[in-house]
Amino acid sequence: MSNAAVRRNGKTSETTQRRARAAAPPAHGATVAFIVESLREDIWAGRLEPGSRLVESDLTARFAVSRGPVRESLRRLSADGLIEHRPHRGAVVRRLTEREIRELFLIRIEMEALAARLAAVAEAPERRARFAASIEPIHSDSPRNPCDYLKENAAFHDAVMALADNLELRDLAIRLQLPLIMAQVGDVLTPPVLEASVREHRAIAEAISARNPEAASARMREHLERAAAVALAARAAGASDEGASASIQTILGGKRR
Amino acid sequence: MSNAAVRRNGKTSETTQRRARAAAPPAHGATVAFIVESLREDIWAGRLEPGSRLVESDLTARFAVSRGPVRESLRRLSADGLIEHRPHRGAVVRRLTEREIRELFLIRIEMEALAARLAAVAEAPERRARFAASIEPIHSDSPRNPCDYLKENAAFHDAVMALADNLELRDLAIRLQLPLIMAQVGDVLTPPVLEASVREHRAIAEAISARNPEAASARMREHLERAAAVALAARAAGASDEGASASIQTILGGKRR
DNA sequence: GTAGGACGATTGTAGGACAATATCAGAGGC
DNA sequence: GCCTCTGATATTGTCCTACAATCGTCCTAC
Repeated sequence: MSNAAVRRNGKTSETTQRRARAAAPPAHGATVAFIVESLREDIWAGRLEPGSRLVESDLTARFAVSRGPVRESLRRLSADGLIEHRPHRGAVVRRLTEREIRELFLIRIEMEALAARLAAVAEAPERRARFAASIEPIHSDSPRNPCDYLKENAAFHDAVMALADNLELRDLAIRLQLPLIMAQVGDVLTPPVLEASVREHRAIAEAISARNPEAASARMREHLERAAAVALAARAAGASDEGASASIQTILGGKRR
Repeated sequence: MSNAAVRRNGKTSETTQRRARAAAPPAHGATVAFIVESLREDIWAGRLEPGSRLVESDLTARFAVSRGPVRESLRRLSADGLIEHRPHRGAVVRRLTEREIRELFLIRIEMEALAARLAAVAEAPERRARFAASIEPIHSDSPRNPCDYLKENAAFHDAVMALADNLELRDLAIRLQLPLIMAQVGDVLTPPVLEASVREHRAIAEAISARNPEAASARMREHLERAAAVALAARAAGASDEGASASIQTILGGKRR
């Protein structure tokens, strides 16, 4: 399309290459991974809002690849639950329903409680050292903005997973849409909320360092139960937005072409 | 699909169409789903052993479709963890390592314990009725062969999930490779093992019917801890099988094709 | 006997074509 | 005036062909 043609028949017009992503286009065999990562970041960062359509032809243009890799990428994102795929209607960035958020948190609580327990009883010294290093930022007392916090939060939970050393579990955690939820929550992260969350992180880290599995798991549970409440509140707020002034958003920007 | 060719240029050897699956080839848009299901069943049933290669060109021949849908199907199976995809080397049916089995069971225990708890507190009468109906078979006293048992087992666990009414959880359970594990375990299902398992199912069902979440969850845990031990034993046996005395079990009954 | 290179098998990607389906807008009927 | 049916349009689903990249293997040369 548009430039597929350009790229080829031209002498690979340099212009085309300088497109969308500044990042170097990947080597053969890495195309799909590259597209998936690009889109995933766009979604997590909110650059692609829930409900945004992902049209194959647009993506072939944006990434200057053929439909094959694009379709493959979409399929993969769909498998991860980041987008929804409706037959003959294309893919859209998934918007979690309240029910889905509730269900996902119920699951996440169990998974992360397990991870905290495993982390607390982990012995491997070098993993414990890596853990300590990874969570360093949570001990900072400087105030955080929501974006900083989201990164710190993701890093913290991933560090726990890493220490727990259960590859399948870590893998599953990614599928549990925490980044998606977080991206859809953003607004509610007021300073008091952030501070409370950071304190909870410290308490969890402490229990893990103290090799106390029960405390680690219990504190993780509390932490996530609170997080679930925040997320649901955020969604409710967002929902009312859509309820009342659906018109505006839909018409203005959002919906489809 | 069996008809792509037919559909398009009229004659296209009927022979080609009469291949592998007798099942009716699907309508437009269902091709991928059809292939995925076919392969999934083959894997679950053991017709495709772990390690079997899945070569695209073979599959295009078998299903009489082009590479597009085949590749998409493989991707989907890969996302489900049923096959492994090595760059430029193709896909093979996944063989779980001992570590993976251990990790997956750790996770499954938490998930299903949660499901049992949720099921026990579920109120919806019609779902409870459906649950009771679905698990009916576990009350039979007639002896079971391993194949019957596997079906009954799958139905039982799925019934609990259904009663728990957490769609995400149910979805995740499928991704947790229980069928894969079961398929790779088959051989160790001796009558005493089966009977013990059935008894445990009854105990769980009883706790759920009695609306006792703690008991339901605890019994589910015990059940799966025992199952994990069986699975690990089976894998160990299987491993030695391949090494030294493949003979006995394999020849007697068990293995697959 | 090992290092290196040629070859074959298979996957990764491109590009073009057409069929099938969903969406939307306008024509016609009530 | 509102509803329904129909056609136009946009997009996806699938096929096909071709070529580049890569992995494995076998074969040769030293």
